[in-house]
Amino acid sequence: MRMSEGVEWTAHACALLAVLPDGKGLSAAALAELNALPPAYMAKHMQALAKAGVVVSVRGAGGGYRLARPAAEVSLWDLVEAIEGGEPAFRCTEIRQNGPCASPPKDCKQPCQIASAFHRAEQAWRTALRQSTLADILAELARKQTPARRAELRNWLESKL
Amino acid sequence: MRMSEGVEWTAHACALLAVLPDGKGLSAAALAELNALPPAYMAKHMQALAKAGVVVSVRGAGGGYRLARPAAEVSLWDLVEAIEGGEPAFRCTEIRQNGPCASPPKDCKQPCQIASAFHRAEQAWRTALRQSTLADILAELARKQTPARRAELRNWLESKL
DNA sequence: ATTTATTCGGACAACTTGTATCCGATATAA
DNA sequence: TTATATCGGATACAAGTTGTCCGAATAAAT
Repeated sequence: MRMSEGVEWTAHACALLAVLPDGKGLSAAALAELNALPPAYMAKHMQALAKAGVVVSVRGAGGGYRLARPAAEVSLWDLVEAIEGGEPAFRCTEIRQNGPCASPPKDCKQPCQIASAFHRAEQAWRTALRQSTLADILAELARKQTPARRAELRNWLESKL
Repeated sequence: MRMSEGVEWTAHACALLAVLPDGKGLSAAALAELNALPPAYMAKHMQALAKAGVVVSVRGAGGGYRLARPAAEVSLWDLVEAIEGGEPAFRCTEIRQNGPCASPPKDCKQPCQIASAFHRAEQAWRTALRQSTLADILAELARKQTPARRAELRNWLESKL
């Protein structure tokens, strides 16, 4: 069970978008360049975020992507949902309704105990992701990032705006 | 991101093994038959559980699988770990070390904030799975299962022992 | 001893999903 | 009009999942 790399890519991308000057945007190509990622594929992922309403896209020259709302209101779950879709990892296939001792459908209106347990566990996972916002990540980053790297990034950014 | 169906299959299988008379086992073929699953593939999954020490296998005529320890000591996480391997779903590929503003390796001895957040979320998921044991599942099942189905299952079981 | 029932391990094929590219259409600022 | 971007679809390729098969090892029953 592995999560798409697109989630990691877009998380880093959004962390950058969150520190952009107001009203400015960055192109998918620039976001890809910063971390040496395949530009075309990065663009695909950004489209998914736009479709999900996490970022706003501006077409045409000077366009690009910017966050659709404040960093405190963008959670990691929003990104996972946008890139991977919101379906649960555990999908009950109702095997209890198969075989010689099959449960009749009328007894299967509630999920079985096994499915319930897995869904509870995933709920805990989603809750943790929902509680973890871009703002949290940036705040921690601000404490740990070296001033040197901070300046380097600011320089690069200016060349792209 | 989807979990292997083998986890669902083996969870149901282990729930059955847990109610077996002491010392008795069930063949992979029987476990597959009960839920109309592909026998060869079910056998593969049971091998994985045996390798992980969740069940004990007995070769030869009259052999089969039985739980390696009490149902209260077998968690859903044990099954996920056995079938899928224990690797996290989110794998950090350290893209911060790439591109024009790459962080030098010496600044990357600790996981980045994004990776940390995802790992915390997965930790919550694993904890929930570890706390959910076969014994819990059977206890709830005992409360909700109809007596009719209970008897049906017992009959089928006796024909296989 | 031989037969029968069973797990074990590996090889292998089919199918599905994830990764990645490219192109034509559309939109917009300069 | 040109250069720059996103958007959506088509397509190719890589990797993982699902599923089967077979030979070897093991053990009980005949």
